[in-house]
Amino acid sequence: MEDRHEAPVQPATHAKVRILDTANRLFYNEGVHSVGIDRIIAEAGVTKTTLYKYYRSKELLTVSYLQLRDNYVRDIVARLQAQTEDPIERLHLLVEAIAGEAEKPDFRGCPFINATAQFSDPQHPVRLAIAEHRRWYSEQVEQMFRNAGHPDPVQARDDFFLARDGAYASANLGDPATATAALRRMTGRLIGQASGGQASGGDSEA
Amino acid sequence: MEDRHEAPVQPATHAKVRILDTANRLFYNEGVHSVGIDRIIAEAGVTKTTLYKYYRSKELLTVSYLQLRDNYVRDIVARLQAQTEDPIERLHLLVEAIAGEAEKPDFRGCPFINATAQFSDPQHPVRLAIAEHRRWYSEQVEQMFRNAGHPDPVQARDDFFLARDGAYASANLGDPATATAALRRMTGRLIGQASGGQASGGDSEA
DNA sequence: GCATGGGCAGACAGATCTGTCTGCCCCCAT
DNA sequence: ATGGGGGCAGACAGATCTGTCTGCCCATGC
Repeated sequence: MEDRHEAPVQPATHAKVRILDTANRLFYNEGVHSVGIDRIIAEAGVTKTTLYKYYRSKELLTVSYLQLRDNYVRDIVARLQAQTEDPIERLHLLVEAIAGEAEKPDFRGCPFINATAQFSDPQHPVRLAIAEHRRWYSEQVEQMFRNAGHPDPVQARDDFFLARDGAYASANLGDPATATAALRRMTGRLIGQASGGQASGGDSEA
Repeated sequence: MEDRHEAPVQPATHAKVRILDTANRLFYNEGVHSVGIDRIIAEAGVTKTTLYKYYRSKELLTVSYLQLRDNYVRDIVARLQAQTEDPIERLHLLVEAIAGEAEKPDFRGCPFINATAQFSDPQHPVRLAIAEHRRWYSEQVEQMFRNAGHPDPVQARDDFFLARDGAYASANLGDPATATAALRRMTGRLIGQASGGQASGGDSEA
């Protein structure tokens, strides 16, 4: 049986969190459209009534799932910003966070890219949540490069995003270590442009 | 052979092609799991019997869809290889083909990356088709860099893939022109490493 | 000790999706 | 002209998915 004596004290963080965590795991691992509500409630140990009480529809649950993912990333960025004031160091930490994520054995690609593949309408709430996440993320990266004194922070931001998206996709479809190695090469060069000041062709690596 | 007795009045054998074309369009635009068989037969102007005669299941139709996409890419590569013997020029043509695709208004991301997001089991026939496509593609790019005399064709291939996957993802989720600009910067640098850094020139292998 | 209320549980309903079955029509050969 | 065959057409069946409805249990207030 289940432990049912843990709930009464805090009803807010009771079944609601369990549902979202389960949805997060299943939606991410198997895809939103491949996972039914029945699977979620079964593995979360709740019933439909409970799920539909907290999340009025699967669509809203999906949006909540992506918002949870969004919060993950925001926490990571906030943490690395608290870790150091040096913008160069922050960029390196961000790259390592991305690489570490992509190398985890249960990595299944970027949840936002994956969700985009499943919701084609750009005006769908899911897509709006994704767009907002990327807008915020883009701003963060650009600001980091700007603070690092990169000569063209906008371009660096675009290159960084290219490398990040590519690393996520390549790590998922191919070999993660290969993908993260390429990610580190690319971002290392970008960050080097910031610290060095002058870009000029050719990365001088060991 | 095939269009021997189907040609006359009704494009009979065209039904098979029409189905695949429609599946291609709908699966690509809206996602495999979001499109039902009913949609496909309606827009292809055929009935279920016809569809299930040529493609025994939706799964096989999905595999056929990805094989069609695979053939697209192979045709592109074959065409640019027929266009010039210069490996550098071939790489540039490949980049432009990728960029041109990503900038098309109906671009919806890489069909293989999108399909991966919807089929989580790596042993699924769909995933096997994807893996085979990427294996082939990877080999082609590596060979191009090798023929171009790049000092590290394997690394260049990995970087190229990172840029390609990133460009597809970024073009789909964000601004295509921004993504392709970053793609051209990255690949231009890679190709420049090949033309500039001549490594033991003159090795011509099969 | 008893009534009350809120959240939990499983059964239920409507819609949709994949895949099948039987009849019909057109084309071709004789 | 006529018989045969193959592909086309829509109805049908089983399964699944989302979302709803009605009891039940436990914690709390008097």
